[in-house]
Amino acid sequence: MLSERRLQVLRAIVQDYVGTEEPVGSKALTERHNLGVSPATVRNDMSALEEEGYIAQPHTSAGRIPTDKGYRLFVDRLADVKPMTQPERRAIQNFLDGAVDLDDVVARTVRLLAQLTRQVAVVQYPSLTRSAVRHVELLALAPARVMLVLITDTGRVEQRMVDCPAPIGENTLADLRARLNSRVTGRRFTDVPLLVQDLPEAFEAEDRGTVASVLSTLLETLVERTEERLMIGGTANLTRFTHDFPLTIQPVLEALEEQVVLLKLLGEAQDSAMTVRIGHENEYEGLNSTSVVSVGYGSGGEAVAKLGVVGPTRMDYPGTMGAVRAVARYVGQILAES
Amino acid sequence: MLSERRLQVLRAIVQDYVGTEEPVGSKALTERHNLGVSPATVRNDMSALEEEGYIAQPHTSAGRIPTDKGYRLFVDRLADVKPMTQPERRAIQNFLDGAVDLDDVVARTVRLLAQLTRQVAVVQYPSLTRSAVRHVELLALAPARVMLVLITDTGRVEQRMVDCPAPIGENTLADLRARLNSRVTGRRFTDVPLLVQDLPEAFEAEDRGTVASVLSTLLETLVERTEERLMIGGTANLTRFTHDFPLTIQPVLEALEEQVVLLKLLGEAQDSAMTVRIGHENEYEGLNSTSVVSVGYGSGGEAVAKLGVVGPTRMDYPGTMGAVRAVARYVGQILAES
DNA sequence: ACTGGCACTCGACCTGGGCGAGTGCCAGTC
DNA sequence: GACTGGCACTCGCCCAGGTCGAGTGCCAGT
Repeated sequence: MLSERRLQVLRAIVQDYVGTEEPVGSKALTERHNLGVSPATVRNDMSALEEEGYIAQPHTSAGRIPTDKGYRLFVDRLADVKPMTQPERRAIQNFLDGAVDLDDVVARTVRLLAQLTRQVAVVQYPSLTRSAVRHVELLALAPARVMLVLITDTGRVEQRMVDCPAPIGENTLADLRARLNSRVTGRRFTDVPLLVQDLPEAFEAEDRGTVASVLSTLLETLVERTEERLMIGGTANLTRFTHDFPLTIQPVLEALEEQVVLLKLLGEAQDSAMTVRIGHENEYEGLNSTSVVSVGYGSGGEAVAKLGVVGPTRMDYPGTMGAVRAVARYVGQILAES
Repeated sequence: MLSERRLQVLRAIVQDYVGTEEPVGSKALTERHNLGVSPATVRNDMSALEEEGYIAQPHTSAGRIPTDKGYRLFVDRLADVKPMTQPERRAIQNFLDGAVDLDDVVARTVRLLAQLTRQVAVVQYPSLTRSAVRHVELLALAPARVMLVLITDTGRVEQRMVDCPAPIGENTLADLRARLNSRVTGRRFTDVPLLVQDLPEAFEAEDRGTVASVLSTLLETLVERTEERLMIGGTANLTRFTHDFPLTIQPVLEALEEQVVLLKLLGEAQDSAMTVRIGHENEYEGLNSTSVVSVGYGSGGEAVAKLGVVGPTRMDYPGTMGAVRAVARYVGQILAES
C-alpha cells in the first residue's frame, strides 16, 4: 500500500510530465509543488514508486516518467474529471445547435472534440441496432426497381436499391408500404425480423417474390452496416508531439484509417460509461503509446453510439475526460430534439 | 530554348530524384541513364538548367534537385501518363463493384486511390448542382412536421426536417408530393427554382404557408450543401517521407482537415480535365511543398465532382496521373450503372 | 562541342571532452 | 523511525575539431 504522500508525489510527477513533456526530477518536484519535504525524501519515495512499477527512468540518471500503470493509478484514484466552464458549455451548445442534419451533427461534434481536447477525435454514427424505426419509404424508380429508404429515430437515413424479380404495381407498393410501416414504425430494430416475418403471405402470389426481396434488403440493412460508420478529425494534433516522432505517428495514423480497429476500440467497453484505455491496455499494437478516452452517448437514456479521443498516454486526463463527457451530453440532447 | 539533350537530363534528374529522394549528381546520372556523354558535359547542361531555374542545389556542392518549375516542365513535356495494367484495371473494377451505396462507393474510391498511389486521396461527393432530381419524398412525421428526402440521379440522398406553420393533411401532402415530382423529376437542380415557383398557388390558402416552407427547404438543400462534402484517406502515407518531417506534415494535415481549403483546391480548375498543381502553384500555403493531381468524374459525359491525390512535389507523376485517371473512369461507370 | 583532369567547397559523420541534471547512499538530526 | 544534507557517481547532451567524400566549376586539350 502506498502512503498518502507517495500518491501525492505520483500525482505531481504526472502533472509535471504532462505539462513539460520532460522527465521530472526530485528537485524540480519539490520546487513546483509544496510537498513539505526535501528532495532527498522525495527521492526515496520515487525509488519506491519505481520499485512498484508506477514510474520509470528513460535512461539511468534522468528524471522519471510515469508508466502506463502509473497513469492508470492516477486516473483511477488521483484525478477528478474537470468540468467544463460555463462559457465552454455555452460554446459547445451553440456550435452543435447549428447543425442541419445528422451528418452535420457528427461532423461538428468531431471538430468540437478535436478543438477542445487538442487531440484526435472519433465519433461513431448512431448505431442502428439500438435505435428504432421512424419510417420506411418505398419508391418505384422503375417497374422492377424499388428504392428502400429507412429513417431511424436518431435521424439516420439509409437507402438501398432493390431489384425485384417481377414488376410491382403502384397500388401493391403503397399497400406494402402501409403494412410495413404499421408494423415496424416505432419498433426496435432487433424486433423487426419477427414482426415482418409473415408479411409476404398477405400478398398475391405474383408479388410475393418482390415483397420478399424488399424485406430481405430491409433486414440486411438493419444488421449489415450496424456499427459501421464513424468520423475522425484533428489528426493534425498528432504532430504536436514532435518528440518521439515518426516512430509513433505512423502506426497511429494507420490505426485511424482502419475503421475496423477503431470500432473495436470503441466497442470494447460494453456499457456506456466513460472508459479510459491507457497505452498497452489497447489491444491494437499501433496504439500502444496512446490512450483512448471514450464514452457512450444517446438521444434518450440509452447510449446509441460512442465517441472519444485518441491521444498520447501523456495527456491531460482530467481535462480530456471533462470535455468528452460534456460533448457526449450535449450531442445526446441535440439528437433527442431533432 | 533548351536542347533535346538538356530535356533528357532534366527528365533523368526528376526520375532519379523521385526514386532515391536524394540530390543527384552528374556522375550518378551518366551511370544510370545512357545519355551517351560524359559527366563533364552533363555538368554543363545542369549548370544551364540551374541558370534557367529548372533545378537547384540544396547547398553548395551537393547534387541538384528539381524545382517546381522543373517538375512543371517534366509534367507538361516529358512525362507520359502511365496507363494501368490489365490486372490493375480488373482489381479496381472488382473492388468498386462491391459497393452497396453512394457512401460506400466514395469510401472505397478513397481507399483504392490511396493504395494505388500510396498517397493521400481526396474524393468529393457527387455535386448537387450538376445533377438531376430522381425523386422527392415527403413524409409526415408529426402533424406539423415533415421530412423531406431528396434523391439525386447520382444516388445521393439528402434529408431535411421541415417545421410547418400549420398542420398539413395526408391528402394535401400526397397532392404536393405528386405535383412536386411531376415538375422536378429528371430536371437539373439549377432549373428547379423556376419550376416550383408558382406551386403554392395551386393550394388552399391555409396550406400555402406549409407548401412554402417545404419548397424553401428544398431550395436551400439544393444550393446550401452543394459542393460541401468530401472524404479523405491515406494520411498515413504522409509519414513515408520521413525526410524533412514534422515541418511539412503538420500544415498538410491541417489543410486536409479544412474541407474548405480542399474544396477550393479541387474546384480551382474549371473543366474536368486532369490538373496537376505543383508546389507553390497551390495557393494555400500549407500545401506549398505538395502537389495535387485531380480530375473530374461523372456518371455521364459530364463531370459531377472531382477526385485526386495530394503528395509531395517529389512524386511519381506518370504513375499517379495514370491511377487517378483510371479510378475516375471506373467510378464514373459505377455511378452510371446504379 | 565534348572530354578528362584538377583544385576547391562544404555538408555528413565520427571522436573526445566538459557540463550538468539527476541519482543512490550514508551519516547525522529531530 | 522518518527525514535531511552532503557527496560521489553516472550518463546523456552539446560543442569543437578533424576527416572523408561527393559534387562542383573551370580550364586546357582534342
